[in-house]
Amino acid sequence: MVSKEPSRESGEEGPARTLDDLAALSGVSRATVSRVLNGGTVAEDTRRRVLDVVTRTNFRPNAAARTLASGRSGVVGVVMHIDPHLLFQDPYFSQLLQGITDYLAEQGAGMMLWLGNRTKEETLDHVLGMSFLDGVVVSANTLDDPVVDGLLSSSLSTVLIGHRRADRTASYVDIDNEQASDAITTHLISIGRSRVGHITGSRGTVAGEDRVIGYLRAMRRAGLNTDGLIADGDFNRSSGVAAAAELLDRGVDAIFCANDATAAGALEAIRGRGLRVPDDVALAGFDDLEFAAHLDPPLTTVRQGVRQQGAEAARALLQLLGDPGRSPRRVLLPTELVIRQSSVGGVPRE
Amino acid sequence: MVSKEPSRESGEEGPARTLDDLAALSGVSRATVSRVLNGGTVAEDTRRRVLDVVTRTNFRPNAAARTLASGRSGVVGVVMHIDPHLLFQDPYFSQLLQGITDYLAEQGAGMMLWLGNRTKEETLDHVLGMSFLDGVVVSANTLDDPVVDGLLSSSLSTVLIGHRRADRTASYVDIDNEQASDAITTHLISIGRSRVGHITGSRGTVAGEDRVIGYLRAMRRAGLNTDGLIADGDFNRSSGVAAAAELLDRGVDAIFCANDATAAGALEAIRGRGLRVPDDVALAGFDDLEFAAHLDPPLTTVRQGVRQQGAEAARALLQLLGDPGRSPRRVLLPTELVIRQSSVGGVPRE
DNA sequence: GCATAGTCTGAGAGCGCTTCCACTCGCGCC
DNA sequence: GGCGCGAGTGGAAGCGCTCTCAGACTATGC
Repeated sequence: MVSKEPSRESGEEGPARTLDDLAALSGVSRATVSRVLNGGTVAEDTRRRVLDVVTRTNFRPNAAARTLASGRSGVVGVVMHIDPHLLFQDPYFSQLLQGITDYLAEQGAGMMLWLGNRTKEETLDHVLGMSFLDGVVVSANTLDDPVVDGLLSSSLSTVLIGHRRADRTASYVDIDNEQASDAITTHLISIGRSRVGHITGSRGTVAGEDRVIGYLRAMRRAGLNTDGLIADGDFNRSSGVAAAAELLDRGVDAIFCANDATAAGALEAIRGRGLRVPDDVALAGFDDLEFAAHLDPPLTTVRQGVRQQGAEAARALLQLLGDPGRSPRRVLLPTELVIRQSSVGGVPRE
Repeated sequence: MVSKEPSRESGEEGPARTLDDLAALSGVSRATVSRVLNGGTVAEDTRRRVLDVVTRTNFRPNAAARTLASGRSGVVGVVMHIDPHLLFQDPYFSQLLQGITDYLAEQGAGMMLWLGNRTKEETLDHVLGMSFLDGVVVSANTLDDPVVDGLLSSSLSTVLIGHRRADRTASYVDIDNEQASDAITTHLISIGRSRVGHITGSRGTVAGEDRVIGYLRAMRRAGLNTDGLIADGDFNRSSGVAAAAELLDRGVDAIFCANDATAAGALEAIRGRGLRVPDDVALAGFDDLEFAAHLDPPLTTVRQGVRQQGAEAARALLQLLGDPGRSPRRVLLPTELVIRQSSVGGVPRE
């Protein structure tokens, strides 16, 4: 917004800072220039003449003026209301962010970012204060996150990530954590394990709770007892070590961990007792992060396309904005059970 | 920018979407309302009356209009023109981003983000297309990054991170890589090592090259030969394994690695040959990432406050914007030599 | 009592763009 | 030959705010 020097690249002529400049330079009215820039109907030679001036002068329309006049900015907000420690520890969020930014950049949309877990008031204030935003993508890891509620009840078009809702008017992109957890638990049962333990993710998080539910559903359906077979973790490796120790004391023959990091910790604990994976204890994780395939033995897990989730969320938001009806977008992305030697030792199926 | 419903919290009365609404509601002129909102001189009771209406109606000024009229948006751009793989692999960038976002949020500034290494044209187009940006913080890892050049020669106020420049008009925040590398190399020499090898970072990156220079300077000053003692790495652990093998073949008694990840790889290689650290080979890294202290033995390294670098860059930009003279900000942040057992085995000094 | 200074306020001119409306053509039609 | 029509264009009214300017009014000094 500050002029240091006129501009350097491209053979220029006049300043051409406004549509009026362009209009004067190309001998048409401002309205016509605007039409050329926005794809209105303009005679072909007029269009060419104007575009020529546009490129020669290296013209860039004023985004604020455009936004003010049109009511659209082409900028969306991305809010990750998440413990900063998790934010960068867990590749999940990085990949999510990457998926979102890539898609938005590809579509020529801008994005503003809010990271971290400030208070609800602060965050909402900042986001809603940027009144020009066309919409917003939100990722929050806890159930009943107040920022999610705040945004949903604001006038801003909102798409949730990983935060599926009963609320019929909310748009979201998510995976079916319950179903996937059910599937991987069922897999462990199908290979003959009956004392399948579960190390949970952080309690109170959407993914954490849903995975517990899926696990319980599978166990119940198989008629297996789950008493004492659930140990709380927090999605971190170290919690996997501790929780696994607990479960091993109770004599499990398989452990399903809420994510891969926890599983890595559990693996360490199992090894520490001189037990073998999968012979003594079968092991499974969730996420299929890069390292999962390189553990020894390679980890059975659930693959979810995190990057894709980000991209889908961005896409859903853009669709929502383009749809005058604003009918909610609700996307449930598929997951894939990846069976490796940590559950079926002899039979590498990767 | 879309109205789904009027608004829900706070006891409202009229819509109050514009300053004129507020003016009508509080019986003053629009100019006065603007003064109240922007801290002009207003009689105390008038101010209170207006503010009362503002809060009652939950008014939010239109950012686009404000930007158009004032020429300032309160939004800065953050461009990380970096290989996406590095971007999230290396905690450096995550922490940098965190430092920037925290500071900006604290100051009430908004930020737009561009990640990844698209082409120069694409990136510049996107960034400069957001013509309302007040300024931009750029982090690029390669020397002569064209995006850096493009932004510097644009009319946008720009602060560089980790990309110190001869260019006397550029603002930047950086650490003194040369000095720090010199210091840690000198440390290795001071504990009696004379065949000190160096595993470089990615060649062509600013940090990589500067660290080589610092290493060479220290060796030269000590009158030590460096022939064959430099092996190229790429900042990744695996390159550390390979490069260390090479150096060990040439009989080094110490290795200074361009970062901690590489050092972890080197440690693995040294161990693989049955050699001891630091008795046979002393080892040093750079960055002091969390894991460095937990290696066995704990790693001697250089601590740099990455988060702080991000915050300082954001702060420098905001200062730059507030300074009518626009005199460049040039900040060189201190580093700290952290000596642990990988170099001085018997004498833990941590 | 009047000039002077100081405090507070309102009118109004933009900021640079989009978009509605009306107008001018050239064309084919009855 | 007059009419309707669609394509192309220009005029002009905003979008909601900031900020200069001048005016109104009060307080002060001589």
